Amino acid sequence: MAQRKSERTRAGILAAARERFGADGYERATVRAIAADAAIDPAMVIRYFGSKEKLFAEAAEFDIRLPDVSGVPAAEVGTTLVRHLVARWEEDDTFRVLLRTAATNESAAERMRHVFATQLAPTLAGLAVDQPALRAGLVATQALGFALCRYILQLPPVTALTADQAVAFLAPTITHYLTAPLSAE
Amino acid sequence: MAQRKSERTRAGILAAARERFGADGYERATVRAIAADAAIDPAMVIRYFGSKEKLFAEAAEFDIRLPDVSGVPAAEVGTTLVRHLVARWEEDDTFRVLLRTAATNESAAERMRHVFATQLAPTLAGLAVDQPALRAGLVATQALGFALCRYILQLPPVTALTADQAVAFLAPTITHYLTAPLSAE
DNA sequence: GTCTATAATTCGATAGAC
DNA sequence: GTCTATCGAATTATAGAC
Repeated sequence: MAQRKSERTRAGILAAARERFGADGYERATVRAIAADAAIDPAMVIRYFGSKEKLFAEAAEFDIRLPDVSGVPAAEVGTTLVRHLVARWEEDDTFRVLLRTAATNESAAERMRHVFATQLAPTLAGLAVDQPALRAGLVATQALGFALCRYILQLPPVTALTADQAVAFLAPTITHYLTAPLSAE
Repeated sequence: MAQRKSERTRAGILAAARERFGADGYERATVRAIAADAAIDPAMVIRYFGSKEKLFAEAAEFDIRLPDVSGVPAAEVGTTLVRHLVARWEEDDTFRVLLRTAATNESAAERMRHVFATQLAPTLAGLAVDQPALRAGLVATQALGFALCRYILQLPPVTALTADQAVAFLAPTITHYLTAPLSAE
């Protein structure tokens, strides 16, 4: 019972932390504000997670959960990837937390590079194309740029898109980066 | 003479501020650190600029200085724009200051939207294409995503590119967003 | 487990001597 | 114009009562 309660408290703190970190960034999101959102004492936040930095580390734990595209026809890989990414970002604000914070926090930026290197790049490397690392980098510029403009900067023409429209516009670009001959450009 | 000296001091503070804001973001860049970089007393920073926020406002004053592309053939507009943007970002770190800070500071994000609305969107609107605002938004996702990955997140495959390579890879995408029929996708 | 009280820093900004 | 000294506020984190 006490175990149950503390688990619930912990989860409540994490949820409040994700919201605050995602809305304000690491520096402006205070332990006090997170505690207030979770309806708990600020000292408890430290007690549960040790420090603000460790709390952030857990709140920004992010698994991009890319689907296996090794059996998907080359022409459809781009659409499959983009559809998955957009849906993932729309449903879970953890990625927004990480993206926003990575701009001003080096450890968050390092984590972003880690996600790139361990989750995105290997998936593309399995597609049997040349220069998979470079292609993964180009895919990242478009995918992260969309997320930046939509969720962080909130440029009106980009926020106005439905998820389906976004997929339709971005997929050809991603496909291009995955399939175009690189040396010819 | 006193005028000259104070102008020099002011310029020195601004240069130090751009570097600090660009490296650390708005919150972590302290007036004290900026003053130390400029080899001046922290109180002078406030005396010259009034407050940290006003100092940032001047340090992040950014003119994208887009070239006139109204006479450029449609097929070359993308390359022209991308070449200009990449060169501009490589030479001047003011844009980096703005981009990094916009992630966690609402007034910087608003300024970014303002730059988009007053500098990028009107230029594309002059190209006589349909849905210029939407196209400008799509261009922004790719252009800003490249800047994010190269200057802020520093993803290895993206930082490894030369400026010319970057232009070569991005131009087709920008051209696509400027010329592709939008409803067909 | 929870909260009160507070320690220890650090920040932006100001006052006033020179 | 410049610097010393410092104020007042806010922060993370801790100590200890209950």
